[in-house]
Parts: sequence; structure tokens; C-alpha cells
Amino acid sequence: MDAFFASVELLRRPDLRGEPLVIGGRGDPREAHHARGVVATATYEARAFGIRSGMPLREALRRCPQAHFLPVDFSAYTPVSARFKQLMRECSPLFEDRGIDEAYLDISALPSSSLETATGLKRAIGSATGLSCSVGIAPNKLLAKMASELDKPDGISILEAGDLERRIWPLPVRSLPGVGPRTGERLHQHSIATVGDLAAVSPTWLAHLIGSSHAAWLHGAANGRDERPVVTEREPRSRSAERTFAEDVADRRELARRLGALCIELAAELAAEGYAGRTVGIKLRFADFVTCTRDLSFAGWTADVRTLRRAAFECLKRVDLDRPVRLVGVRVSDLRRSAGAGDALGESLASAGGNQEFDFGP
DNA sequence: TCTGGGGTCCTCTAGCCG
DNA sequence: TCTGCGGCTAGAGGACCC
Repeated sequence: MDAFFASVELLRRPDLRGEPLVIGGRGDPREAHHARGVVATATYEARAFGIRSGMPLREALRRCPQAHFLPVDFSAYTPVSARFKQLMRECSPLFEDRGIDEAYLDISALPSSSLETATGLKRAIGSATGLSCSVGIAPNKLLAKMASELDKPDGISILEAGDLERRIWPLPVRSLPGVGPRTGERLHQHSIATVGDLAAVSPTWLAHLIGSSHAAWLHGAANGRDERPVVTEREPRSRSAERTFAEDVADRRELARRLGALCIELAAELAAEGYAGRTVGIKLRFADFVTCTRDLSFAGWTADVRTLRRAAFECLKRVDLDRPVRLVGVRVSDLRRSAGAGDALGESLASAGGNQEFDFGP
């Protein structure tokens, strides 16, 4: 979906159409208590000012003081997301969900041509949601994703076997899925600037640079190879909840209170979805942006809020809190489906809401 | 000076055990 | 009894993606 969050916002704020619009964080960075946030999506009008996803909202404001800023509102985006995914599933059951605004669809067995299928799907999504999307068609997921980036917004791109050298190899190496900021920087240090440059290096040499597993994937990808199937069903591996504070927290009790609240939030989500976990972990990010994690595993699976909170506090005890903290998070992993977990959890949630004893370090 | 929140997967290390 | 080694797991951190 094109500039998804921003496009959904424009459906209910048509007065902002044509204006630079930035979606991110809790809203307007001009308000001090909303200032800590990053850009989730920006309209093409805002991108013209150099605003990009992941950029601090304050930086976006600096680049475009006249921009409009709106908070991220998942409750508005989720139903639209469900609608376009439903249309895709009706097109082919070989559907892979890849997050709120993109998905893969295996259309190789359909009777119509790829172009006809894509055109029909775009039209159906457009009339159902009022939004545009960009479609990439190719022999595998990697190339389909890269194709979808070639003609944005509102485009259709078809990549065929012979198009690799002409259309993919000239692209910057960063445009290859799996090459993020770190890998991109390392490759650039060795004068590997384009996908074609990467395709030409020795796999052995690349393995020395970035590790064998990553190298095998990237070298294949640069040469257009991708054997990954379209995955139609997936069980979650972990659930987490984290929060960045409006102001850094130095007080242990305050930190424990925030962590306890996140445990309650997370336990409620696990209960609602019927999962229990075997490992609890916490995450702290200090004022200097250094992140630290601590994990604790149980013998069995639990979704009990008191157990989660006790474990989270045990983890917290193991951290040297010598600096103020800007973010705290809790995560439950090694998930299993838990039949009937909801009932037990309801009771423990009720008891957790009252006065809490904080069982943590000195 | 600034840097979200939700995830996944991988690597490395240390400890345990046969 | 000591040592080495491979397999396994837990824990910590890193990279990446939407």
C-alpha cells in the first residue's frame, strides 16, 4: 500500500490532501510531551522535503516547519489492512501476510495473465478502500518485492528472468532486502555500491566480510535467486510491549512501576490471543541509547501476570541502573497455544490491578 | 541533538553433559 | 582421574523489516 498510514489519514482528513503530512509517534513534535517519536510514514509532498521513515519527528519538523503532524492510530489502519488482505486472499489462497501494509500472493496457477490479475486486484482494492498500491510481479518473492519498488506509487512492474542485469543490478546495494544500514556501510567500504557489484563478488570473500549465512542469502539475492516459499500460516514466536518515556527515568521504583504496567498489558494480550510463554525478558534503553536485555526461562509455559511480573523484576535486579533510562520493555517468547489460559489469567489480572509489592533489588 | 514499537532471525559465548 | 570434544540450551546482543 502506498504511504499507507498517511493515505488512510487523508481519507478522514481530506482537507490535508496536497499538503505535506507526517504520521508518527504521538503527534505534533511542537508539543514538548510528544517530542520523542520518529516518522512512520510521510506523504509524497512531505518526502519532497527530505522527510523519511525512521527520521526523528523533530528533524522532520526542522526540514518542513509547515508540515502537518498526526499520531499513529492503528485502530484506523487495521480494518483497512484487513480489507485489502481479504481481497488478495479472494484472488488466491496462496497469500503471505507481511505486515500491516504488504503481502505476497502466489498467482502462478491463476488462469488470467499476471498483468490482468494485478490490474484487477488494484482496481478492487482501490474501490474498496479508496487507496492505491504498488504491485511487483516476478518469479520469486525477492524480485517481486524489488519490482514493487520500481514504480511507486500506484504502479505495476513485471520482472522477467532476463531483466535482472538491466533493472536490478544498477540499483544501490541498500535496495536489496536484507541490506540495512550496517551491512550497506560495510559493503561500501569495499566499493560495493550496486546490486551488480555484490553479484560479482566471490561468495567466499563475502562470507568472511559478513558471515556465511548472511552472505549465502545476499549473494544469491543479488543474482536474483530466492527459493523461499509463500508462507500462508505462521505461529508467533514472541510478544512484547515497550515504551519510551517522555522524560528519562532515574528512579528505580518508578521504573519498576512502568515495567509492572507493561507486564499487565502484555499478559492481557497473551490471554486475549490464547498464548503462554516459557521465557520472559526485559529491555532497557539508557539515556545514552545503549540497549540492554535480560532473559529468564521457566520450566513450563505461563501467561500468569504475577509470574511474568516476578520474572521481569528478577531480570531488572540483574541490571546495573547507573544511568537514567529512556525506554523499558517486556517480552514473552517461546510461545505455545494455551487452551483455557484466559480464565486463570482473568483472576490474576484482577489481583494485579491493586496495590503491588515491588520485589526488586536494593 | 536526535534516534518508536512491533516483530524475526542470526551469531556468539558460556555452561552442562555424555 | 583428567582432558578434549561435540551437542545442546540459555542468555545477550545485533541486524533487519514493516
